[in-house]
Amino acid sequence: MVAMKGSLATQKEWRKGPWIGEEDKLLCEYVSLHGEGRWSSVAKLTGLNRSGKSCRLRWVNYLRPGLKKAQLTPREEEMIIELHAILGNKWSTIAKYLPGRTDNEIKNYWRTHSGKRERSKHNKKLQRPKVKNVLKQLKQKQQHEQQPQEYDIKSSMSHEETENETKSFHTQNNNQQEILEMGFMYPTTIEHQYTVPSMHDGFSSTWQDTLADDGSWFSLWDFDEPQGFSDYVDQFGKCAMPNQTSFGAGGDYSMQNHVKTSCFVDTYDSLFYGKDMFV
DNA sequence: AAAGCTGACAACCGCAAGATC
DNA sequence: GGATCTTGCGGTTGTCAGCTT
Repeated sequence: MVAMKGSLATQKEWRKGPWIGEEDKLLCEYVSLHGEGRWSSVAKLTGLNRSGKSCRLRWVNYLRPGLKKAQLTPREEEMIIELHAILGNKWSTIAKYLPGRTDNEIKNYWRTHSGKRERSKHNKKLQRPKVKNVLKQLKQKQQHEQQPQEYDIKSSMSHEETENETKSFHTQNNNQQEILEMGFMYPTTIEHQYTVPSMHDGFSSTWQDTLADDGSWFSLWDFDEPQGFSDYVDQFGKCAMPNQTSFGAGGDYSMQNHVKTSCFVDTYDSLFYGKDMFV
């Protein structure tokens, strides 16, 4: 109950600072009895001298069941970097992709490590692996695994369409977030998408190096090179199936409206496991 | 041993959006 | 329809432990 606005006389002085065991206990009891929500009632019903806001924060970030207390795994760290490149500082959205992790935790991680990454980026810039090499390996792998029912998106589009879309790609960065959000709407769960091994045989070193490079897959694809991009379209198209509205980490293609949106890290995964999921 | 630095984590603050009165 | 309340989010700050100088 935050007191009536503007009235200092009635303003309640909430306790601040670190929580003690007894407070945690009271809060847990409250949630077990009343469920999450109605945080402003906590103080009234439990005697806990904490604001609703503080209670919610404590519960969400520390007491809630299912939270992972362990350090972030390398894969989780990768995901944070990947997702941040798409979503920016949308910590709560990023957290949705990492079960058991909180937005606060992710935010803290990012802040702590962003400086490191910047330095690393600067130091390694000249060692960046070339997109073409990555794509070459990908092509080889796909040729090896090619299946008869594969459907080639690119061949279903006119040359002009492809050309235009390639040109317009650079103006479509805003779509990345939409696409990622779209991912929730389609049958592939983000968990599947991210738990599918991204380090495939013969590919892992390239991929990891690229990711470690600067944490951004945009550099990986090197969109300044039109050829690199059309290679990508080739590769990605071959993984797609007709009648599939979207796929991948939020999908890079919409089969219905032929809008190419973006190429991002998870596309890599899609290229490999797309077949398993849709064929 | 002490001071300074750094990383990790917890918590607070202001703001905005949605819900309720 | 407007005022107020509640909730959630992102930015920021404070604290502490471990490491370095």
